[in-house]
Amino acid sequence: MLRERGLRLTPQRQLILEAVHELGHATPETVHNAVRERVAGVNITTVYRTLELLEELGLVNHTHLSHGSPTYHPAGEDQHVHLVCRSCGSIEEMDPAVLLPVCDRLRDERSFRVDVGHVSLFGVCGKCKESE
Amino acid sequence: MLRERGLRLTPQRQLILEAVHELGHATPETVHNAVRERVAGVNITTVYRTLELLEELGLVNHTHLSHGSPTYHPAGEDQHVHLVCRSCGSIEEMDPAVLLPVCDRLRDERSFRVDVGHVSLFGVCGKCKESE
DNA sequence: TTCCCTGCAAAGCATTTGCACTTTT
DNA sequence: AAAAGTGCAAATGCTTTGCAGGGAA
Repeated sequence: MLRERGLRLTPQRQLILEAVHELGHATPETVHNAVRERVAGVNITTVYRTLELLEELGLVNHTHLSHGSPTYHPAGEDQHVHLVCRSCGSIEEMDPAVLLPVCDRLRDERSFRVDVGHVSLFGVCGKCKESE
Repeated sequence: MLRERGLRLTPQRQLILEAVHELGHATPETVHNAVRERVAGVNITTVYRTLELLEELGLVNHTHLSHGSPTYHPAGEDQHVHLVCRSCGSIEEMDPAVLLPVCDRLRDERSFRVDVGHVSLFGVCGKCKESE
């Protein structure tokens, strides 16, 4: 996959991709920490560059959960919508199929193609609702 | 509204709130520019502080559209979902009613209350799709 | 040799904080 | 006088860029 484009499979890239898979939801910083637990000396710059590359290659996707840092997750198979609790910060996942009717409608009526693997819905989760 | 909390209605606050209403979708920077067209010398720091305050008071809300800057919009009346084109960056608005079935389902099945006025869907708009 | 990658340091932005000064009550 | 608000400059935090060295094709 990398080879086809004349790119190289380096230890760093491998580790970073693995980290994204392990973490499920990973910010650049999270990835950096995870990688450093295994090998010393991997630079945060490389993490940023690699995540960008992996996204170009379609191996990971990213979403913006709340404020600041983008969150990366493995692409493909397990696409999901994120439910982000703005009270406790927890992230649940959801089958994107639930959104299909909406997406179809947007495509037909507004010619807008929703990137379903990239959706985050903000709100309050059950636990936090109780304790309010 | 401000008075009740011992707070003051200053020209800056007034101008900033007006700017948010005029702009519809406003980043701190956009607000700053808009305000400066009218009066010189309003500091960006004040814009940040005021937007935060206005949000606490429930007069504005903010969403995260794509990368970086939060986008503020007037609270209440015209709640809407944002359709963000990741190709050209355009922002369309949509009636949140389209999402109601999904929200109801999430509430019933996962006890998650979606904040409908805070939703952004990313994807590609009609124009960009054509020119791809 | 050429091209790709990485690390390091520096630069860039957006946002926040500390502090002194001004304004309102 | 006390409390609140503002501006300015500095600090912070995250991300990007430029560049030199190292390694694979």
